[in-house]
Amino acid sequence: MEPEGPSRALVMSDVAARAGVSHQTVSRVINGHPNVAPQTRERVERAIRELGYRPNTAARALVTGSTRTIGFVTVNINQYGPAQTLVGLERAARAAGYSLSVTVLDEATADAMRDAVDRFVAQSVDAVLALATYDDAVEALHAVDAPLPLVTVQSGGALEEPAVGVDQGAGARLATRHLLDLGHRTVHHVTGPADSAEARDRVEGWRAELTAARAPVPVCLHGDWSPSSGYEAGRRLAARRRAGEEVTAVFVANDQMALGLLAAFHEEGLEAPRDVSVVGFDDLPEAPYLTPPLTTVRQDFAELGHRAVELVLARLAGRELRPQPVTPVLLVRSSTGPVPAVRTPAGV
Amino acid sequence: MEPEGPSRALVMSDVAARAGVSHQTVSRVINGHPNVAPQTRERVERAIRELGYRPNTAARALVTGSTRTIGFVTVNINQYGPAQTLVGLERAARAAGYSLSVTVLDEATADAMRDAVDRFVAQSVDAVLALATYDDAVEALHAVDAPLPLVTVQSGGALEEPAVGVDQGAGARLATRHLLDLGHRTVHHVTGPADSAEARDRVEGWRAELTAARAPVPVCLHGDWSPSSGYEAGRRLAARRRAGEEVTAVFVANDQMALGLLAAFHEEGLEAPRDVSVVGFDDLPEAPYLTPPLTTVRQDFAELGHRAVELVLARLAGRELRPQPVTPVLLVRSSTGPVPAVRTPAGV
DNA sequence: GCTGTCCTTGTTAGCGCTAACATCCCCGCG
DNA sequence: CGCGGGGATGTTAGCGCTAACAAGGACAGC
Repeated sequence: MEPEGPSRALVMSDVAARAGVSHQTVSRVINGHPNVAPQTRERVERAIRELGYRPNTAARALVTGSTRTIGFVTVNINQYGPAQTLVGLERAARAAGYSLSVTVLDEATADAMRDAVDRFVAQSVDAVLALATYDDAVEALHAVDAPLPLVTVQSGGALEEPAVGVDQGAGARLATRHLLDLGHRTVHHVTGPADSAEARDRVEGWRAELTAARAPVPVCLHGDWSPSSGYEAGRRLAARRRAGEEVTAVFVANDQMALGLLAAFHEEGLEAPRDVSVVGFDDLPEAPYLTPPLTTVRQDFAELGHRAVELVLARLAGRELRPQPVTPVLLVRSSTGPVPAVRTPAGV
Repeated sequence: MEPEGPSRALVMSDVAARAGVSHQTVSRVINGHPNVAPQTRERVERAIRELGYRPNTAARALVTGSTRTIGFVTVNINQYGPAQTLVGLERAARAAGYSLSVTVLDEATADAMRDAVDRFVAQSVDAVLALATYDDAVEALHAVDAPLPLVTVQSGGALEEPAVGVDQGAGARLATRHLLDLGHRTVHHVTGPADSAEARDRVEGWRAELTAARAPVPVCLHGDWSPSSGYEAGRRLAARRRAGEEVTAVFVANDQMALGLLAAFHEEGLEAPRDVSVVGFDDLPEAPYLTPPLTTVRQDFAELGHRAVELVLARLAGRELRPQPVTPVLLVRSSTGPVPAVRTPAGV
C-alpha cells in the first residue's frame, strides 16, 4: 500500500493542459529550444512554477540516453582526502546540474571496479569519475572498457586517461624547501604506502628538492597513512637519532602519520620544534590544534572537484582538455622552526 | 563470460534472440518470476552471461517507477561522523542491491532541503535518507512532503518520522560513568553546538548519569565541534581551575574538541591524565595516537548504515519497523585515570 | 474422448519523454 | 495578389522495459 495519497502524478501533459499548449512545446521550453514564442514560453514557465512540475528523469534518460548523473567510484573513503574529494565533486556536479551516484569499493580488484562501472553504465550515468590513488585501482581501471567518459582523480599521472589531480610533488617540494630554508641540513621523510601514486609523488618531490639543494638524501621510512605507522616511524627515527644520525627535520606524507610520529617523539623526550621540526600533509581540521600546531600542506579539494567536473563536461561535449594540476599551499604553523642550537645527541 | 566490447546496443531482445525466446521471458528470468521452465531459465541465464547484458535502469524505472536507488541528503560532511555514515549507508545499500545518490547541502534551509528531495523525486529514487543532526535540517525536513519513504538518520529522536540513530545519551552515560568510577567527584562537560540534537542528547546523558550518582552537575561549556572551540573551552576550564574550582575530569562531546582542549591544557601546564582526565566521543582514527591516547566513545557507523537501509526496505515493503538505536561502546585509553592525589598544579 | 485447469510462453500496450516530421500561419516580395 | 519561406506549434513514433492479457500444451478427471 502506498502511503502517499493525493499528489504526484504531474506529467508533462498536465503542464501542457494548464498552459494551453501541446506537451511538446512544454518540452521545448524546458530544454531551452529556440523558436518558442516569448509569450508562450512565459505561459509555460508559469504553469510549471504553479504546478511545481519536475520532468521525470527516467523517461528523459530513456530517450536521450543521458541521466545528468555522474558516477563516482572510490576506495577507502575513511581518509580525509577522499572524503573531501567526494564533497568537492558533489558540489561541482550539482552546480553543473548533475547528480552524483557513489560507489565505495571494498577492494580495488579489477572485477569489483568493472562491476561498479558496469552498474553505472546500466544506470545510464553520463560519465564515471574514479578516485585512483592506489595502483590496484589504476590497474583495475585499465581493465575497464567503458562506453562512456571515464576520468581519473588523483592518479598521479600514472594513467594516460584524462585525469585531474593535485600536484603532490609540488606540495612535497614546498614542505621540504620550507624546512631547508629554516636551516636544516637535510630533511627526513616518512612515506605513504608504496602502492599509492600520491605517496610516490610526494617522495619524488621531496627527493627532487633535496637534490636541487645538494642536500644529502636520507633513507626514508615507510608508513601506510595510519597514525600507528607514523608512530612506528617516529620511534625508529628517534632510535636513529640516538645512534648519532642527524635528525632535525621530518616531512611526513600525511597529517595522521605526523600525529603518530609526534606522539612517539614525545614519548622519547623529543619535542617539536625544539628538537625536531615536523611538516605534515593534508591540513586536517585538527592540525592547528595539535601539540604543537602542525605545519602542513593543504590541497584544495573544492577546486579539484571543480576541475574534475569541468573535464567531464568537456569530454561529454567532445572537447579535449588537459587540465593543469591543482597547486597545493604550505601552511606554516609551529611544528617547524630553526635548527636546534649545537646539540650533541644525548648518548654521544 | 567474456563481455564483448564494440557495439553497445545490447538490449533485452538481443538476449532473447540468442536464447531463442521472447524478450518477455528474458524479463521474467531477470525479475525472478516463477513459472519459467528451469531449462528455459538456464538458457536465458547463459545468454545473459555470454553477452554480458545488464538491463537498462532508465527503462525499468520508467515503467516500474523504481530505480533501486536511495537518495542521501546531508549537511556538513566534513565531519568524521557524517562521512562514516555515508560509507556505512553506501555499503548497506549496495549489499541490498541499491545505489546511493548523494546530495551535500550547503545549508539546511527548508528550501534547499525541499529542492534536494524534489530532485530525488524527479530522479525516481525509491526513498530518501536524511542525516539530520541539526535542528534546521530537521525543521527543513518537516517542510518536505515527499511522496516517498523518508527516513532520518541521527535525528536524536526529535522527529516522529521513522528514524535510526546511535544512542548518544547512552554513550555519554558510558563516558561519565567511567570517569565517576575512577573516583572523580564530578565530571565537567564541553558540549557540541546547541542546535544539534546529537549534542543535546550527549548533554542529557551526562547530566542523567551525574544525577543518578548524586554528583554535583557543573555548568557546562559550549563548543561547536571544532578543535578551536575545544581549545577555548580548555582555556576557560583551566581558568576555573586556577580560580579554585575542582576540575579533575572532563567529558568532551567529540574528539576534535577534546584535541583542542588537550592542547589548551598542555599550554597551561595541565597534563592528562595526571592533572585532568579527558574523554572524547567519535574515536577518530588518530585518537589512539594523541598525547595521551584518547579515551573515547565509538559509534558503529556500519551498523547504523545497515539499520537505516533495513528500515528503508521495510517501509518500501509496507512493513512497520521501529529499529532500536545502535549502542555505542567506550574505549578506554590513557587520557583518563584516577583522581590526582593532591590538587596542586605542580603535581606528583 | 472431452472439458477445465494449470503451466509456460508470446503478444500487445503503454510508462513520460524527446526527435523528427507535419502543419499552419504570417509576412515579404515579385 | 499570390506564392515561397521560415518561425511557431502540433502530431507521431519510438527509447527499453514490464504488466496484462492471450494463446497454446500437458494433464487430470469424468
